[in-house]
Amino acid sequence: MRSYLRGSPLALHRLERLAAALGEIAGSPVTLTRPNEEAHGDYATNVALATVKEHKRPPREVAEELAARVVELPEIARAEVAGPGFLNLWVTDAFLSEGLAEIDDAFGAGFAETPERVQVELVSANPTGPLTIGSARNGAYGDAVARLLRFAGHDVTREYYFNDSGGQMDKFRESVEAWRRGEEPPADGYVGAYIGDLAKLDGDPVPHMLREIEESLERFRIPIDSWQRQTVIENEIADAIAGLDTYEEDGALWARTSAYGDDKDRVLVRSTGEPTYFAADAAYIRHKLNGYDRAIYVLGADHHGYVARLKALAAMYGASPDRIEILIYQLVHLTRGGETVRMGKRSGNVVFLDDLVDEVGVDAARWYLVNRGPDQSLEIDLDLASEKSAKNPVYYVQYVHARIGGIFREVAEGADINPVPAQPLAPEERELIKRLLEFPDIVREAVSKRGPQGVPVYAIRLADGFHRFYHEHTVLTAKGGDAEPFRLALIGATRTVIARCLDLVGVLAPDRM
RNA sequence: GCGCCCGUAGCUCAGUGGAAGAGCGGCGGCCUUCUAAGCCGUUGGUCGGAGGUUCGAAUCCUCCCGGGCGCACCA
Repeated sequence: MRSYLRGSPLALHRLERLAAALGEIAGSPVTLTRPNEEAHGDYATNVALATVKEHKRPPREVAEELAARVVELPEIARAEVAGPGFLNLWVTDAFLSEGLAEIDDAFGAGFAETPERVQVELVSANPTGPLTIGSARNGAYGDAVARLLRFAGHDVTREYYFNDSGGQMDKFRESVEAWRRGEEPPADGYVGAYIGDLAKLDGDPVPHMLREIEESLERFRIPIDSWQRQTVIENEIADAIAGLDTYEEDGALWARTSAYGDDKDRVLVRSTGEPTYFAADAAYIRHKLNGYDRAIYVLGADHHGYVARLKALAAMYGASPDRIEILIYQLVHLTRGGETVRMGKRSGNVVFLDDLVDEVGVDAARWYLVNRGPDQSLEIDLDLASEKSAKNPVYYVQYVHARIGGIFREVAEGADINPVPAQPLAPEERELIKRLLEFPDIVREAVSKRGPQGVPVYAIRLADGFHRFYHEHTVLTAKGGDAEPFRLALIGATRTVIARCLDLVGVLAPDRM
């Protein structure tokens, strides 16, 4: 079910205004849905069923009464009652034309009721090696959420947090040093060809590794706005601990997180006097709360145990738990010819993000990674990866953009473009416009659920609508007669919405294919 | 044992209170046309199982079965 009644009353688009007008008549908010079956109208509402308790009358009777009244609206061509009390509606060509006329680059944008400064922390893999496929999903998902939030009107910063000190980084540096001396890597050290590559460069390998990571992310179209070093955060640990609810026991300093929703208390300072990683978490969350209205973590399912303790930290600092969001995505499983492949950076048995991009390309990879919900685990068969890429629906969607680009290359400068049709709309034209008008609600739902998968799913349906229209009708005058100005407006709007869908998931919109 | 996530078409998955869907695969058609990376037809489901709430459940609640991931004074 889709609600067309929420959002800023100042920027209601055509469909929302229709729902509002229907709501006036019904006396309660009206939600419109797009029925799958043609026989159920252009739009349908269950308002008579939803209000059955208030009316204390049979829903069909209420629906019949509404049907008689809503046909008075200029937008409504026909209204029918169906099933237990659904109200099916057919809209006029004029209504669809008005909706089409409203589509521009800002269509569906800027609906955030209170724009916020939002930090999305994503990837944050330690620079002990190149990014792996595991980070690919984190990046594709987190970046899509960031793009959606920005489109909604928020001020979004993508932050990458990395460890630049500590045991793991020491081991990494020692592994490179050992290679330079021609020795075996230390126990539990890092191996792999990339260690040898780093050994050829001078000085600390960490900055080199970071630059390589940044290049991989840029290639994957994830722009990082802020790089946060752990050593900077660690300097704030003492202040951070001072603001927490703590106690000493067994020579260690504990945070009383169990009083704030966590299932147990957590050690901040070990009996050895060393702060734990959790102490850095506390300092970092404090840092985030000071700088942003909302801080979003993007974490793999293997970190879901962190949710309660991070929220507990925020609560101890007196912040609303809503200001901290932890988005969990299920892990990526690798297979090769059906066999599970275990990945480990230390074992050298890894598939890098760059390998995936080399194999299938950025567009196919990002589409594949974001096309399913974050709660759904995901399998990548390395043997089938390139084959799957050729069959990736992303090309079906991009092809819409390329076809429209081809038409506009043939259009003369200053050609007449008019969203008002010169003749009654063809079925394919009506279907395409209705699909376009759904877009704002698709985005709104994707944002509120923090689930970008609705965008690619919608884009495929929109592409369906376009390809059918394209197949059935000719746009340009030589073959299309006086329909050209309207059809140019229609495909122009389609190009705008398709390009937006692709942009929101970090995929290019090509003019030629 | 406890916690989180998942179970929908042959395969990969959308859909989270309103009238069961897509892609791929299978089968059969359509290029003298602004791009056939396209279009059309067809094949395909006890929505893991059992109860419950509701006018209405794939969707919410309880239990069971199956799978993934977690339960550190590691990072």
